[in-house]
Amino acid sequence: MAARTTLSYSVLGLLALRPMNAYDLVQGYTRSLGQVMSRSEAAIYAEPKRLEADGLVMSTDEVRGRRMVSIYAITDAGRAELRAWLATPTGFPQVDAEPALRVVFADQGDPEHLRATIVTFREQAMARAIGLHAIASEYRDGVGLYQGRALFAAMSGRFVTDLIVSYVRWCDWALEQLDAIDRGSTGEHAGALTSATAQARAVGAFADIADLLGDVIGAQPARDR
Amino acid sequence: MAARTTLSYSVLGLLALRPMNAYDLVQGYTRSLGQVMSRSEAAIYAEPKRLEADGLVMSTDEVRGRRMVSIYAITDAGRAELRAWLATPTGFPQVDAEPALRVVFADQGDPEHLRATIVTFREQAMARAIGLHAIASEYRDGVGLYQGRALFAAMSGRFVTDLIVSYVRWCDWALEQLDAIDRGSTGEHAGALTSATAQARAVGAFADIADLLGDVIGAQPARDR
DNA sequence: GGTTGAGTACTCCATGTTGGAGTAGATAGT
DNA sequence: ACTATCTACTCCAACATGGAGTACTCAACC
Repeated sequence: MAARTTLSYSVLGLLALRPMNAYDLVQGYTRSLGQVMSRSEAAIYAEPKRLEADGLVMSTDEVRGRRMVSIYAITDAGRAELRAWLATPTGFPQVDAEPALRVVFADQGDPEHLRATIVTFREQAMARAIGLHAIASEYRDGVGLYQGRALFAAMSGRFVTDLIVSYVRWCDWALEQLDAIDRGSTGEHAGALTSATAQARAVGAFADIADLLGDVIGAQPARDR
Repeated sequence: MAARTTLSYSVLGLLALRPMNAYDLVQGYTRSLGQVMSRSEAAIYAEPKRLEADGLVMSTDEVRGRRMVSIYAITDAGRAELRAWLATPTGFPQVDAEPALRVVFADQGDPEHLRATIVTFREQAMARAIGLHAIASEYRDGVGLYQGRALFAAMSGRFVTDLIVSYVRWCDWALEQLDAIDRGSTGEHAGALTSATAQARAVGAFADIADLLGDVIGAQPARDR
């Protein structure tokens, strides 16, 4: 029995809702779970086969016209495995933030390209916000359909929402910094990142970071447990 | 010339600061870039070899006691490649949020395990906050050392900070929801997630999500560009 | 002076994951 | 009858993971 990945449990979780074929699994995954844990189509297609080899899932072939479709269903062993996983400690979220990487090395390139990176990032985040907004409204109007799961859907929805909002606010803040150093270095040494303005902004930014984190560290959870 | 990954550019970026060996690369990477784009040790060790094969990096062997150490340095071609990359459009951050996944499927497990997941997540986030706080204070006191790069370091630092803060706040909010449904379902059908409280919370949560996103979507960027 | 333990400097490998290309039947619209 | 889009997958090279393993270096301690 091979080791399970988060993708294994995601697929088990989807199949726990209802049996479906791999194509539907891909659609269901990318529409909902993909928001918090994106995986490629090829990986999702491969997963139920691995699970079947270990008896966590069973497939039945169904005829659709002159074509065969495999329908996967979770087994009791699969449900038990999913249940057991939910009792284990969670891993911390992993981020792969390319925009942040580009910011770190921004001095190796053109200042205009840094601005372009942040503007693009903001546009992408806005596009996500619009998509999420549509989905959230849809869910809100059909809360009853999801039985007990509605609150859990809302909770993970809130998670992504907070992320996206945080991205947009960061972009606005970052663009303000760039504007400030532009204004501070017009004339004699335009674009000079060693300008007094840039240094002052850096000191201020680190102080803000320390304050923000200080608040979080100092603040006890709203309730005891 | 194989395709480059974000790791390729990360390594080029580090070597653009100063030549170093693979071990130092790993240390430097995990301490700073690893916060926004975590990569395994093995992957970081392998990267400079790939880059050398394409002439973006060159290595010289140095004697240290009775052992050989490879020192990697970026070439002009490497600098050009890094510069060119910074001019290309950025990718959107990818998140792999295991806690959010566990929330989605929480109804397949014990309600107590959901609470445990969120508590663990909060603790992990707090640990990160404490670590980041130390690094931020250190940077703040040594801003001058980083010349023009200080503001860029602060910018990506602010990015991770916003993420962590957002995590902690989400945990507190999520725990409040769980407390509310616990209070709302004591007695006759304790733990029933289809309780009126849970449904009402779900509706409220989706409405909040729509509002938050609506603010972001409606709000134009603070300045025109 | 010898041992020990932490740090330095890597390599190897099975398994998982990506992203892009490719195949082919099904369904709907012009 | 034709064409586009959708459904339902497969294949593959390259890259990444995480854990184990190797072996030297250096300072501290007895």
